[in-house]
Amino acid sequence: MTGARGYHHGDLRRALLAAAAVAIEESGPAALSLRDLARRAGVSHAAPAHHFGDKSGLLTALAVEGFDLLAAALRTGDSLLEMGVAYVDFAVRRRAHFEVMYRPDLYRADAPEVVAARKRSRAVLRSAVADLPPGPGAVGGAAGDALAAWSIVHGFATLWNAGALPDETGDDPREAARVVIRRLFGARVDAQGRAVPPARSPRTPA
Amino acid sequence: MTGARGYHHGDLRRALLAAAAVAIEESGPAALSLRDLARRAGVSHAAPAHHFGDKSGLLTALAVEGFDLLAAALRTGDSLLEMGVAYVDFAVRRRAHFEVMYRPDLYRADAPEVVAARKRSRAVLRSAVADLPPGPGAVGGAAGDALAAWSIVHGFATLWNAGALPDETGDDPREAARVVIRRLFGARVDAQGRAVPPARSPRTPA
DNA sequence: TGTACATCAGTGAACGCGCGTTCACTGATGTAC
DNA sequence: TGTACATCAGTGAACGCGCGTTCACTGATGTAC
Repeated sequence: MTGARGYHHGDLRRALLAAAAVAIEESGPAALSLRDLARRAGVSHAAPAHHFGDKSGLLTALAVEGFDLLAAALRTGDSLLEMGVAYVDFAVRRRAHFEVMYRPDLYRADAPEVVAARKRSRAVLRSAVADLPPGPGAVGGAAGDALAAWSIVHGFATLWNAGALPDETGDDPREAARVVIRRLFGARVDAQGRAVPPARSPRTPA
Repeated sequence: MTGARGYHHGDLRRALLAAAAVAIEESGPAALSLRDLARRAGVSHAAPAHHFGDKSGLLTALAVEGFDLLAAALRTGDSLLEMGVAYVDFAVRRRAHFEVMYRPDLYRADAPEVVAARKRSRAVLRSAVADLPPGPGAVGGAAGDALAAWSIVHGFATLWNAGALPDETGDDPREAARVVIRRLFGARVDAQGRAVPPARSPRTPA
């Protein structure tokens, strides 16, 4: 770490990743160009290739970083609910990383570093879901629980980022997510998928 | 409708929209180029501008078509569950439309035709959710129910399309979606978000 | 039934632009002796 | 402490490519009379 301003940048790799995150938040991952990144980092247009080879190399690095940041964010949640909230919060605050991670066509999703990082973040989700007791009519077991939880937070986060949610949703994604995630564990539907009156709950005695 | 092969294409507008859907499924909406579409439709490269002006004009038309197709698909579901399954099925089968619809930065999302079409498809979802009785601990009322249902199907569909789901999920999106959506109405969580034993359900007598 | 004219759909040549990639280079840094 | 050399990071000119856009055009279709 030199911090020098001279011929050598000092930490160009990091600077390019940061610039990429900003650029992606502005115009999406597909519009990303290495020349633009070089401009943002104040470096010649051919410099990025030194560190990442090409665009997919850069996005691969960004995805790895993203999966690790996600795993760390999830670990801050002390319950399944709060872990879901943390997932949404991550998607909103690290929007660029989040977008790239779920676009495997944009990077080398089968690169070993990616596979390892993805596995680490999934393990965190899985371990939290494993504590959940089986629900009524729960076909699919713990895997089904994990899939449902993942789906609901991923969907909410995606819709939030797309600006697709109605105004009444408010402007605090964490709070809104909490309300939604609670729903995953509190209503009922019959075997045909039709709504039925709720069974009595410990908190709402008849 | 002439069907002629001569100077006039006959139904170029439709042909371009169809070509766009194919191109988007191959490489995503951002990579779309009007020249490529013209090539696919067997027409000169300047022809698309006649019908759509520019790329965002074309994507606007595609989004409108998408919202209408979605509303029609949802109407085939005769229960809230099956409506959710239809949502997922739509996302998988009309992948290009689905992707574009939720990228408002790519098209003119505030164009009146878009606003109207979006409103139509939302009304279908809303009306189905309105029948649902309030669940236990259900903060947010019917709007919360709608948001939770929308989130879980949207998330599942997005993860499916991204190829992010584990292999055990199988290869029938409708069946897998059904299992996940059932979860939204069948488990419980306490006020702190921690898992609690399920209350007795009408279908699983103690 | 025929003619004249307006309108519309699609053409093709031309332009300027930003991009990725290549390549010989130069400046800075670290290491061996 | 000094010198020589290898390695690495970043440069800048050059190239070819596909793109969007413009514009004068031409072929086909529909309508008025």
